[in-house]
Amino acid sequence: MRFSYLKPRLLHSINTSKLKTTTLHHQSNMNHRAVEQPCLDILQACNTLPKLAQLHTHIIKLGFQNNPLVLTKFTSASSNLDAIPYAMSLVFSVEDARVYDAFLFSTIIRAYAESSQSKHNAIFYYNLMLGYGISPNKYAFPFVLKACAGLRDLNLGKAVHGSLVKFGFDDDIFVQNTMVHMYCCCSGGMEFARKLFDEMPKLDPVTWTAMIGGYARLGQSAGAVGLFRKMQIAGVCPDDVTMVSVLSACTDLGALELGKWIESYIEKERVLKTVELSNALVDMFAKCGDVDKALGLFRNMSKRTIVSWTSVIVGLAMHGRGLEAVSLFEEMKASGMVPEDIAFIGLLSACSHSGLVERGRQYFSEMTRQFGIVPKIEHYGCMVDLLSRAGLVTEALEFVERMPIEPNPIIWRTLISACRVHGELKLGESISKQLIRNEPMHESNYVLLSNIYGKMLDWEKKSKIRVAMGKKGIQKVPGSTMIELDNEIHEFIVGDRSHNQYNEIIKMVNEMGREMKRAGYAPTTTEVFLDIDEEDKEDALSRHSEKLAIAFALLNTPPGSPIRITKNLRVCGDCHSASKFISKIYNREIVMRDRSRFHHFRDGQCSCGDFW
DNA sequence: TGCGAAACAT
Repeated sequence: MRFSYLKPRLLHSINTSKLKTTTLHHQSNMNHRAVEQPCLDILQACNTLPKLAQLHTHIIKLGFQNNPLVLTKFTSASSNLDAIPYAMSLVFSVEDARVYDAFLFSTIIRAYAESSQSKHNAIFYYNLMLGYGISPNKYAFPFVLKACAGLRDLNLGKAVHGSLVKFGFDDDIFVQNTMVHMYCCCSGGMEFARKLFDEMPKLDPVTWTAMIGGYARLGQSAGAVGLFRKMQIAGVCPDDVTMVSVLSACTDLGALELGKWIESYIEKERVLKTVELSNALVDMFAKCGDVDKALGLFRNMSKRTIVSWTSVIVGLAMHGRGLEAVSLFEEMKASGMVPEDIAFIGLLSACSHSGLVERGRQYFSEMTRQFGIVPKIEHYGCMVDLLSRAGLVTEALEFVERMPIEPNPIIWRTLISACRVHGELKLGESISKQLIRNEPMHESNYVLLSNIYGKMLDWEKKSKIRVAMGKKGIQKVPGSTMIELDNEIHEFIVGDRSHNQYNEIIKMVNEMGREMKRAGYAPTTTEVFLDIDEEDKEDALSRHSEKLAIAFALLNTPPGSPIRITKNLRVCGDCHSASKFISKIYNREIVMRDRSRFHHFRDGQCSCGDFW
């Protein structure tokens, strides 16, 4: 079915003064609810596009297009069917602007604020309403603010804030809560959000959740968890949405113990187990290292959405259990769930992390052929990763050259890593140099080139990179590893000596080094990003945050218990090799989450098969 | 004359 859509921006050309003076048609219908009620009832239940189109005809035939209530319900119905422009073509075919009221406009604004289309449309109709001389009601503002949040436009948000104060709606808690949320979403808006939050006379669970979610989205997960504690102290009862936000902070921190506590809290307090909450739990367990628990929860869910399936597939992929991920994907299709783009990203990354090259290729083509999904840059990225990991560097490069969209720096970096691992050093060097020209302020581009020179054993070039970076004032992301112990998260950052057990930890690190050397470990110094001699390199390696965290765990946890750590970057080659030795020497399972996946070290082996 | 807020998978 085809609809002709009136594009919002064309509406600028409507002469509003003319509209206002035109005679009102069908005046008789305006105030008689009984006449329009059947039409409203049908609109309420309208759930398909053909029905909507039929109603459209009826509305015109009956002259209801001048009835604001009918227009409003038609707009809601269209919005539910993701066909807002269709409603707009009806609404703005009206000849007399006097049928427009604040309720109709707040419905239009809502439709655009909640749609996947440009949030600018919502702002446009807000301004259009003002242009018509219609005073907004307070119900419009949560949606106008939602649009500002979607646009992440702080200045716009501030302007709307000023305007709603002028209309006197700033004492409404719904409006206040949405303002907190809006400021949390805008870049640079956190301080405004926090100020509002701190000054609000009454905080309900929604206010707290908006603020907690704000910290979580910014990656300030520890702050989010801290605020959740304050919420409990304040005696405000968290609800299901609060738990979802807190769980996503746990997931980010890799805080399995806290996550388990939240799960038991949910059970104890009988928090409503929505499908979103179950999904958040599944995701948390998978990303905090207990993928079997995630699978168990997933199996017990009475209702599953595409998000549930994707979470568990991605979880398995991260743990290197690609075959299980693939079979779950097949099970998902068999259950009638239609996979969409994100599910394929999870699936392709599962193939990639488990070396399932042929499967990956098949799924990539099935995605388009069978499901009509146009591959996005992330899908191409997965394929480059898949080919690169498998050592098919030339094919990966050809794949990139044939891509119909511009490759992004992530794809180039994947290729460069592959070049280093598989010995295509000259190629890696030239791609690196090109990438540095395009993206001169990105630290990892230099690290990659430096590692290539390390493998070439070209120390002179390697040290030049460090000088170049210093000159450009490039910010380095320090490696950091987190570990949870007794309801506390300990973070170890390279070069940070502030931990109160620092001296003991260093002693332990040195002891670990001696034991490992006795067992045949040789430090991998080619990746050290410092211009220093070999002995100091070893020293620098032994201070890596991963090793500090493992030493801390060996000192503070019972013998034989598993060690779970979370690293912010990808695990370095030396720490990976050292972890294998440590797992055997100290008889510990080490579960390490790095930026891209999990490594389960056990008895001298890693689940990633040394491929990550 | 009808209406509103916070959350999950890359």
